[in-house]
Amino acid sequence: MSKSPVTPPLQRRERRVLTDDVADSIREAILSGRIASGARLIEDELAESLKVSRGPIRAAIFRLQQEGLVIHETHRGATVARVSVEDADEIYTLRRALERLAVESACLKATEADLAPLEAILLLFQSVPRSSMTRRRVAELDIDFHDALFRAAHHTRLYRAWEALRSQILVFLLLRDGLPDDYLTSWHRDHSGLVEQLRERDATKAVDAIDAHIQGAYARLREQLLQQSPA
Amino acid sequence: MSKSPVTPPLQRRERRVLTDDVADSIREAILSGRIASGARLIEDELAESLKVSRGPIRAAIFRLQQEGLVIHETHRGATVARVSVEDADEIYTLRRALERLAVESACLKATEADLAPLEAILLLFQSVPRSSMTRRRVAELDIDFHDALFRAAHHTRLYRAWEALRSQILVFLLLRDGLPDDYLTSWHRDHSGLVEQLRERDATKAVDAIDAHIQGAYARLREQLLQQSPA
DNA sequence: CTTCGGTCTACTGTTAACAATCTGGTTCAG
DNA sequence: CTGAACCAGATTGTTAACAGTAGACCGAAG
Repeated sequence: MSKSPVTPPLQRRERRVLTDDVADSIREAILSGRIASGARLIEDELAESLKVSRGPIRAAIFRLQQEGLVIHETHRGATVARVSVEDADEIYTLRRALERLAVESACLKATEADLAPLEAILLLFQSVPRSSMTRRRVAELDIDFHDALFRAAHHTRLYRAWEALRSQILVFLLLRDGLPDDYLTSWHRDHSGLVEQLRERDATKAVDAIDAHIQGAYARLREQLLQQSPA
Repeated sequence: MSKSPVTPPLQRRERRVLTDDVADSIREAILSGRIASGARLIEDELAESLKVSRGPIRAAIFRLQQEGLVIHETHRGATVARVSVEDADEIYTLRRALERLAVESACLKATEADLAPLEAILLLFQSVPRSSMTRRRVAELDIDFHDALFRAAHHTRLYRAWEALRSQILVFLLLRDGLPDDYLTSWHRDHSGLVEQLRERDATKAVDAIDAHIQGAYARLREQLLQQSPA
């Protein structure tokens, strides 16, 4: 009782291990563009630059592969995944299926404590002055919101499927070139509407809302991708 | 243009590496019940019994965790996942979402070459005398059929999500105690109907068919689970 | 100039030893 | 008797050295 005065024991604080730090470092390097799309990830190089042996590097690479950021081929090494328009199609069709189930499940199982984080993100979103909203920050808030939604679904396997997609979605959000003026307001409207419907436990309407949201996001993304590379 | 005379490049035959064999061994041991549900997987023990060092064992355990057969906790080791009624609920709701998308995608993208394996499994199913149909064999044919369906969807990320569920579904199929007399015939009817609708590219009907199929399978499973452990 | 064959190097896959952590029992104060 | 503190064994996390493979390079033959 003397160890933790205020914090309740709840679940044992999960130990962080070297592999976790390594995975975070490499993921951040990929997302920030410091390691380019398509570049090779050479275990020895990473091990030296992170001052760690190859063991944790390998484990981290497998994890990043699981997240879809990296492609690993036997005896040929790992490379940073390239994303194409077809990938966007895969990611958003699968995302749509997952989010529909998440909303449906959340309508049944979410407690008030699960919805609080969603509200918190909405408030945070409003409170931050728009001038200081970097693209990265907006993207992360967006991901955080949906992450909280998947948590609220209380569906372990669904959450893990989402984890396998999350970073890839973030990649797309980060390569948006500019956010339309009305994006921030419509973002807030969409998401707060969704929270309201979750609270009313109206599964049908909530699923329709998330469906429209994802479809809209994909339509905008697709348009931009086609503009950027009109191959 | 001169590179590929007759044989299309196909795909390079992917090299098998120790980790693959180890993962297969452990997976088989779990599915066959040789390693009980809830049992600990001790790296040294496995390493010794498989005559391999701990490296590949660890990699295999991570892979099996990804398949949902094993639960790994930092510094505390891995145990064979226990399955409960709630797990069945998670697995089948997620499976339903994935299979719906798979059918939808397959209606758009499947070629005749993709549908052939489905037909082949149906034929095989009919040609094998029912007396020699073990529970294991039936379960594997079932999984194989759906696996071919996911392949036919030509959707890499969807297929990987399916892979994360596949073995867990097999676990449930294997613990069926007895197959009702009419099961084998209705199985064939359901699946061949689905193939027919895929061939007609009728997405709406095909999705409805798979939906009914999964829901039915889940209903039967749920009934049995509740009977077995009426806790 | 192209193609075939062999060598060489850089890299991944594997191993075994070392370090850190957890678990369960034991002791001892209250 | 209860519970906290500690010790010891077992087990995982990490490291560094060894083994094997894939792809590039290069030179010779057609």
